[in-house]
Amino acid sequence: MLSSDAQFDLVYSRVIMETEKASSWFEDELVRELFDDETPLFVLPQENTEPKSSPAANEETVDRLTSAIYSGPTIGDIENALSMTTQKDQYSEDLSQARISLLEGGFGKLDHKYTLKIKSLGNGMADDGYKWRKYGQKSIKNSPNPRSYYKCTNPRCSAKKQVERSCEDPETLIITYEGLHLHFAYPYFQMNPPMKKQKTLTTISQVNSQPQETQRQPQDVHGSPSNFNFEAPPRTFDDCRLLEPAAEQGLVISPQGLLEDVVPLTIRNPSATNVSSNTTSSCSSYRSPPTSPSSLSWSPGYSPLCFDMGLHSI
DNA sequence: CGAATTTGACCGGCGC
DNA sequence: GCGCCGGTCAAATTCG
Repeated sequence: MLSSDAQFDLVYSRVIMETEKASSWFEDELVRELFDDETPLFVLPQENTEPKSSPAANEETVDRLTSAIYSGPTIGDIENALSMTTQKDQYSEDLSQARISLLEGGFGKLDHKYTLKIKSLGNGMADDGYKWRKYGQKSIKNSPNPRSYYKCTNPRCSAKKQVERSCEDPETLIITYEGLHLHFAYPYFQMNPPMKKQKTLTTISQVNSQPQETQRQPQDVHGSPSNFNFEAPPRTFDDCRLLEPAAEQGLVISPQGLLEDVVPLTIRNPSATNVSSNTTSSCSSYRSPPTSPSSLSWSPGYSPLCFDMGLHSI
């Protein structure tokens, strides 16, 4: 990994840290939700008109939660956080060159594409911690630069991204992310009758304590994702340590018998988010193979402002 | 030799 | 209906 990668990691980790502070209410609310076995956590944003058994008192909370989760942060949130970060950051000279722009008309529910503009800083490398497979490259009309197409190497993940070089500024890469890293949602897929958690998941389950027995209809993993999520690799040292054993084992079997490629380690201790631990690449699981449980997505446990957009090697 | 990438063919959506 | 264009597929090629 090149040094600039770590720098990019750093800036986006800082984005998260700053935005988390602004969303403490949400996080508190979310923690309560995560420990509440009755309140749905995964609710389809356009299909929640028929709450199955949620008490009316919870509906407002659920609405707020799902609204926040599915609407995501605004570009202003991100840019503000990035600005705050780069001003304070010792690497600001380089990091301030990174900028983000939203080109697709906001976080709409129909077309969930998000575009990231990055100064490539010469080496053209950046890394978002996920493994991508290039599946195509096309020359684009009115553009001198071809566009490359990447898919998440996890065969059950629909996440994709497109990378092209800006015609205005050859040093600027335009990365368009589309789709979900749905790994985190596997435990929620209604594949088999609910079962008790296995012991192999004990540690993780204690962290999550999410209502895996819920009978709720899950998101359609094969269909088009109804919301976008940016990828959120583990950022804290604690996260890494929790992930590491599973990564070393290579596999974790979910209660439904699915391989849990992603473990939604979503509840972070805010005090644990120190820069030195969450931005270095000392987290070995961070770079683990695509089938390892290392790839985290924007899971419901993350604050909607946790907009961790790492960069990826081009 | 397996994994990753390249690249031309193919497909579907959209505008005319 | 036709052609253009972006996105995807898959065989061939390259890489480690």
